[in-house]
Amino acid sequence: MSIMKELNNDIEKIVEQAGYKVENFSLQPSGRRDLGQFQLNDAMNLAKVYKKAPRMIAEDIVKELEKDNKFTNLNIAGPGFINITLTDEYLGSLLTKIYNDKNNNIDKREKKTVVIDYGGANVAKALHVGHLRSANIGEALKRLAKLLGYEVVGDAHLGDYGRPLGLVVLEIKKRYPDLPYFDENYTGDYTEITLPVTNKDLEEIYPFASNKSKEDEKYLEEARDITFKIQNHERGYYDLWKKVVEISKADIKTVYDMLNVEFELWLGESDAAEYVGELTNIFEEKHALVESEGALIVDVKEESDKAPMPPLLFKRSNGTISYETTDLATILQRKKEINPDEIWYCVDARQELHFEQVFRATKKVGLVSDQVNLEFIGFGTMNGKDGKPFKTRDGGVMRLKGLIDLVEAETKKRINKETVEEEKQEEVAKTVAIAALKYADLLPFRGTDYIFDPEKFSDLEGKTGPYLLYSTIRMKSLLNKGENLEIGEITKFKTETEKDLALTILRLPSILNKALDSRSLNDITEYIYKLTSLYNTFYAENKILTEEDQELQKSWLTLTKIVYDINMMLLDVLAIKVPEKM
RNA sequence: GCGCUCGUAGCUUAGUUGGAUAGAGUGUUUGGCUACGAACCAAAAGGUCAGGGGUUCGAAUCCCUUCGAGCGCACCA
Repeated sequence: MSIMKELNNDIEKIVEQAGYKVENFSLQPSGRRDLGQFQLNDAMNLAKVYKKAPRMIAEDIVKELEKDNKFTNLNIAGPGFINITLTDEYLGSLLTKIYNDKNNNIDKREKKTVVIDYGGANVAKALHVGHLRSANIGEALKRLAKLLGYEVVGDAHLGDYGRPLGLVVLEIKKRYPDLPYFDENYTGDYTEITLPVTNKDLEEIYPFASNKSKEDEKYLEEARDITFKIQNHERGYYDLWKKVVEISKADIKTVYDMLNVEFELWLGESDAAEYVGELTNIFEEKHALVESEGALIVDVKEESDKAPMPPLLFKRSNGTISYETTDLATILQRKKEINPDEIWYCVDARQELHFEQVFRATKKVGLVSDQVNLEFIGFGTMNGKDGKPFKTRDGGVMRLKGLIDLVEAETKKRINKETVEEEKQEEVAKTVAIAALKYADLLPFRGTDYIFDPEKFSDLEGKTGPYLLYSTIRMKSLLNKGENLEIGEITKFKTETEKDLALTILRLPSILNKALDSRSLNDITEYIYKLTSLYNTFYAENKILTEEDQELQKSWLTLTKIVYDINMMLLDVLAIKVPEKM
C-alpha cells in the first residue's frame, strides 16, 4: 500500500474519532496552496447528515488533527474547508520512504486476467495514421494494468480473413497465372516457393482489386469463389493466402516495433474461424438464431432501449459469416484458451453499436459467464483541420510509416552532435521522433475526437515527448556527475518549489489508479509533464552540485533520483523509450 | 428522423463521481547561457467555459431547453 493511502486512512480514523463517518473518504490536494497542502471538503456534506453547522464540524475535526504533530498550519476557510499542511520533517520522511522503495508510492490491485484487443491492422493494407491511437492507447493501458498488478494479454487481432484476402489472391492469380498455387497438378511443397510479390506490391494490389470488384461483377464473383476456397482450406489457394498473410504480417510487425508495441498474441480473425461451428451450435441450442430475408440474425433488442436496435447479423443470405460472428467466435476462443476476467476492446468510437450488439448476443446465450466484463474502450476519431476524418492532400490516408519519417526529419536536425556519437544519431533521432508522436497522441482525452495535424506531432518544444526525454536525460546526467555525493534521505527543503514537487510525487498512486479506472492515459501524460516542469523550475532555481549545505544537497539529489525514477517508469508505461543522450 | 459523442484563450487542449481565484502548451511581447545539457527557465497580455433557464452553501461539471459540429443506425470490415 502506498504511504499516501496510509496517510489517508490515518486521517479518516482521526475524523471518526472526532465523531464523523465519511463515505468514500479521500484527502485531496489543495486547490489553494496559499492556505494548505491538502484540503478536506467533507464538513459541508456532513452538515446535512449530522444537522450541524459545517464550521462547527470542521472545528471538531481540526481539534482532533491538532493532536497529531505531523500536521501544521491547520485552518478552516470559507464555508468549512479544512486545510492541512504536513511538517517538513514528516513530508521529507515520506519521500525518503519512496526513495527506498517505489512500491511505497503505488497501490496495486487485486489480480485479474485481462485480454486487450487493440490491433486491428489489416493484412495486405498499410498501417495508416488511424491505427496510431489503438496501438498507443492499447499498449499503454496494457502496461499500466500490468504495473498495477493485472495479468494482461494483448492481441493484435489481425484482419486476415474475408473478402479482401479473396480479392488479393484473385489479383495475384490474374497477374501471375503460372504460379504453382494455381496448378492443379502441382504436388510439391508450397512453402518452398518464393512469391514474386512483396509487401509493397500487396499494398498496391488490394486497392486495385477492391476498385475493380466494384465495377466488374464477374471479377467480384471470382473473388467470392476464391474467398470460399480459402475458407475451406482448398490446396493452393489456402497456401497462397497463408503466404500473403506471412509477408504482410512481417511488415506490420516492423511498424509496431517502431512504436514499441508488443503483442503477446498475433492471432487474427482466421484463428477464430475454427470456433464458428461450435459457436453456431451454442446459438442454435439457445434458439437465438432467427431467419430474416434469407439471413440468420440474432435479436438483441432490450426493453430499456431508447433507440431502435438493429439485429445482429450472424450469417449473410449468401452463406458467409459476418464480422459480428467473427468477433463472437473470438470471444469463445478467448474463453477456451485464456479464460479472462475481462476483455477490453480498444477501437474507434464509431464501432460502439457493433460491439454493443456483440456483447448483448454474448450475454444472451451465456457465451461467457456474467462475471466476465466485456468492455468497449472507444476513442475519438482523428480528424483533419476541416473537422472531417483526416485525409492527405490528394484525398488518401496518410501512412503511419510516412508520419514517422516526417517527424524523424525534424528531430534529426536537433540532435546534439557533441554528445551523441555519429553512428547513434539516426537511432536517437528515431527514438525522439517516436516519443514526440506517442506523447502528442496520448495527450488528449481518449473519448473525444481530435484534430490531426502533422505539424503538431513535429513540435519538439513545450508540452511534448522530446521535452520529457530531454529533461529526464538531464536528470540522469546530473545524477551521474554527482554519483560520489551523498544521497538517500530528504531532511530539508529550501523553497516551496521543492515542496510542490514532493506533493506532486505523492499524487502518483491516485493518478495511476484514476488512469486505469477511466481507461485513459491523459491523466498520466498531464501528470508527467507537471512533475517534469516543476522539476525543471527547481533545477533552474538551484545549483545542486556546488551546493555547500550538504544536508540540502543530499535532499536535492534524492529528490532528483525519485523524479527520475518516476519519469522512467511512466515513460515505460506510455511505451516511450529514453535514449542515453540526445 | 432516432441515438451516441462533443462545444473551454487566436490555435491545440486539461479540468466533467459538484469545491475556494478555470490550468497548460503554442503563438505574440519581453528578460535570462564564462553554474550541474537553453529541445530549458522566468514574466506579461489573452476567458460572457456556445446561448438561456433550473437544482444548492457552492456549477465548466448535474437537470431542462435552444443553437452548432462530428459520428452511428443488419448482408463492407
